[in-house]
Amino acid sequence: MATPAEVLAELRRGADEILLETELAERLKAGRPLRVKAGFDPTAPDLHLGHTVLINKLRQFQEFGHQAIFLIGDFTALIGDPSGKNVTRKPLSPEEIAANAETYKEQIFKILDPHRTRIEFNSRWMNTLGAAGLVRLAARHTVARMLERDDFKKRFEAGQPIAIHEFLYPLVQGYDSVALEADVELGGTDQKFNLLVGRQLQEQYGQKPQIVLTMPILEGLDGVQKMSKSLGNYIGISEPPGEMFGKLMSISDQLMWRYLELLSFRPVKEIEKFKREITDGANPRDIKFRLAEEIVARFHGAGAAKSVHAEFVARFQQGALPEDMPEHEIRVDGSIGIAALLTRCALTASNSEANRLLEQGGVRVDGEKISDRGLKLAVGKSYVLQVGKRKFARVRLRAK
RNA sequence: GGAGGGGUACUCAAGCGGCCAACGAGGGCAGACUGUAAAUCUGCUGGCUUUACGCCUACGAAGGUUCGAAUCCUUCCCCCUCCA
Repeated sequence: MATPAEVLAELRRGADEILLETELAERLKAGRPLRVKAGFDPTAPDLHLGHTVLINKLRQFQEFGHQAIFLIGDFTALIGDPSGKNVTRKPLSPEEIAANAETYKEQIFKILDPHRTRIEFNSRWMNTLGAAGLVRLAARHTVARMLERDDFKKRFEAGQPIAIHEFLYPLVQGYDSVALEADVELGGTDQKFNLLVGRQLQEQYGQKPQIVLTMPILEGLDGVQKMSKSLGNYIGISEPPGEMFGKLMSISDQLMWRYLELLSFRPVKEIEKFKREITDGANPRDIKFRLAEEIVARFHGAGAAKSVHAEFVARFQQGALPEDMPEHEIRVDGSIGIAALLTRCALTASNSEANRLLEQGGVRVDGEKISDRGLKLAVGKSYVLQVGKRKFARVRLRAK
């Protein structure tokens, strides 16, 4: 339906760079389904929204009738990551890799169309390549070209060690493109060099060089650092719908536009319309609602998204209690101090923390703000405990 | 191999015999204001308890000196810089 020019415009959305865009335009015109490859590391199967930026782009290609190749770098992972210079990462067993691949499938098929996705493992061709093949592969590239890569160059100039096998990384990744005869490879901006090696190698092997499309690294919830699990600023795609919705609502207005660009499937035109609405005085929160609902629906279904939205409104705009909260039944002797109870219910990490929060007015029992740290709760009753805005628990006190 | 510098709480970073559970900044948490936004303001940011300026645990590890150590001494471990 869409003209090649329109397709190209949509593919360009969010992309950092397309090398070369003219080549992409040409291949799109040819009308043949393109093989679009993106590589993933089998060690981290717990995906978050940051990872989906690339997958979303794959999906876009799919929607335009192209073939997505989800490449799992199991061979590369066996060697271990060279940049982490402390402990050499222990190699994954074939069973672990298979298990991780399964987890990947479950997660990515919420975004990709399984019928138009090819899952590949690079061990398939790397294991048959052999040492001689690897040497022949290495002969196709030069040290000078390797040193063009910024981090290699810096380390070389600074006199820091570069292990030989680190040079093999880009080569293997590039060879993947040769083995797959990729038309396009997608990657994060940090992958640019490796992706370009693929182009060079393909030429060496007599193939048309792939088009390289780099996507930016998504910022985390803080809007500054990249989204990552270790920084704790992420939204995991397997998180419960309520969590996901809440986290999306908590991002800044500025970040919302970024997320719309990179995570939403809404056409660019619609996002432009949102911007106009804001200029005309609409509350950015309402745009954020649409974003949150779209994302939650993608991973949990439209029904879940609607109900979680409704609950959010009830809870934060009307002050209602959440529908489900952790329930505890605690056996005590006569009565229990409020601080100890909060800790027993895992709402606070320690009694000291509970006492601090009590002093600061961050604790409620049955909706009443509690400031008396000496408060005792008697056996036989049930209470709703709240710490801060979002931590709740229902507790029933039983006699010992 | 030689010379020197350093390891302090989530991170950075002061402290260099008692006033240190440890300045300050960032981060985080809570409160106010809001739209669970941003900005701003306030407080907190080791544990326990009879909430006391009480006790316990903590300044790379283990010992030692001292009434008293993050601070001094010894040994060990680990980082960094310069020279070879």
